[in-house]
Amino acid sequence: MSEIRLRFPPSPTGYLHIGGARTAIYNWLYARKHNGKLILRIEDTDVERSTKESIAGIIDGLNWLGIDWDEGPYYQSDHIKEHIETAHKLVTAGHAYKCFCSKEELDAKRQDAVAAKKTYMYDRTCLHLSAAEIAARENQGTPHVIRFKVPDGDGAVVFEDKVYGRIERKYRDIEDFVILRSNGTPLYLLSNVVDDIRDRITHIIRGQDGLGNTPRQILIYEALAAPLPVFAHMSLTLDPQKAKISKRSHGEVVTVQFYRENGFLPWALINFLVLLGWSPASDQEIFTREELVASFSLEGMNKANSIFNYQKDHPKFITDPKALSTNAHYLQTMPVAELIPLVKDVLQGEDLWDESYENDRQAWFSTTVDLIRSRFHVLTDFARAGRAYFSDDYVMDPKPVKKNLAKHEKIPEWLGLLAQRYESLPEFNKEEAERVTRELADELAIKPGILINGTRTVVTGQAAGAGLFDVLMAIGRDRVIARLQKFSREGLS
RNA sequence: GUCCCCAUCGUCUAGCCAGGUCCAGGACACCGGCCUUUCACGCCGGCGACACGAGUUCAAAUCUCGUUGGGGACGCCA
Repeated sequence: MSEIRLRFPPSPTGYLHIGGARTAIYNWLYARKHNGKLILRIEDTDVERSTKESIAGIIDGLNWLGIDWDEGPYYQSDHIKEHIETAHKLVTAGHAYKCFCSKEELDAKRQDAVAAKKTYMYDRTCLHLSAAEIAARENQGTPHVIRFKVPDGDGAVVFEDKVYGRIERKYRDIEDFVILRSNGTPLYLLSNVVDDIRDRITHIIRGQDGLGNTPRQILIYEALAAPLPVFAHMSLTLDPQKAKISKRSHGEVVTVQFYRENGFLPWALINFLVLLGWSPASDQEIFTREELVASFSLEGMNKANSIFNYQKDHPKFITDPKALSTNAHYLQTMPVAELIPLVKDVLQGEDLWDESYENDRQAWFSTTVDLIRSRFHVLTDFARAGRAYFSDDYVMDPKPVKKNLAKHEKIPEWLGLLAQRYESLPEFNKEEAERVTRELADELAIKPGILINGTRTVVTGQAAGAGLFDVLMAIGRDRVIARLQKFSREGLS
């Protein structure tokens, strides 16, 4: 039997939009699940925007996400000739006609209609032109477009959308749309269909905003006597105000690149996006790749639009909280061995990487990453909140300073004493460190928590962290003592 | 203005097609509590929704109609 073939057809914009990524994910999952092929086709007919760089941006995004394709990238611009020929063929076959109405004339008619609150639709002036009239105008050099001739009568285009069910659109509600510009170049509606036919696309999964195009495109398929693909339109993802999410109004958060730069794991982003408008027949929310491919089905697509819950300038959430939470889940539970290369990237980016982490200090590095990750949400936390583990050049967060240090006047002195105790320990291990810490607190008649939290603040700069004595082992005796002594000398100056 | 689509907690959603087991389940967020040297995790608990109105039915979140609300499409953009 014929194979299942899907496509992802982005237009080059320089970045991959999360809505586009979501579309790509569904097409990809469907192809993988049904042993089909995914074709990447760049719709680059808008030459202005289609630079090498803007195409690379899209491909980078897909690569980072791990969405792979089987054919392509193909370029729509390579087939313009075919699109044009098809338009002429449609004219010859009587499915389309030349229209000599000027843009100005049509704009005027449209404006009149709008002003009169009437529906505007092309009035078919040129449909009724005789062969002689057409020839005359062509001889005069009057420019013309080619319009598709929508069938007459009471009929309708009817199709079964895999998500929305039966969709019907009456012929009389469809305008004779332009398929070829007066400069001879083809329009999207035509090019897209011609490409899909040539690429033998069997399933089209696209945004619900394409639903309005579908009846017109089906008309083209029919006029070309080409087999119809299966259509599945997916709900849109909107912002909390129910507006389309766009880079222009929301900024970088709508780009896949943003998530890479902000320490997301690609799979976590996919996991989050796939659940926006789709759900399995269970309560499962975390999936391996295999599980997702296995459970994906168009049946689970939600017809209602979903909302990308992003609040601009939120103090705590840089993006949808659920996306963050999904990412934190993976970050905290994935095998450390898989996490380490990702942490390496982040540390290298901040100049915090040391070759020894891969050699003699490998075990230490692994233990430390595992120790500190339980408080982290994104990879970049390793270079920020986790900075003190990899560098002596870190700053103390004002909050714990206020809470754990500033409140106690004598704490520089106390921590100095603590450093001495650590120094004189025959062996610096968790148990011994804890024992002498509590012993000192006892002697000073203060709560151990004061010493413990003070030490954490000085040594890591952070309010949150793992159990202090694990922290001390990770940072190491020498660095702990040095940091405590420095604080003892300099205080909060 | 015309056409198309949609409607369950703040958000993502299950349930709807094959009406009763749903005074509606899960997740995120939020709020309490437990644990604890901090924070987080974890655990326990709380808050919180079937848009509205009719109809069908013994019975409606589920079926029908209407209202309202929302989204999308109506380009010589893609």
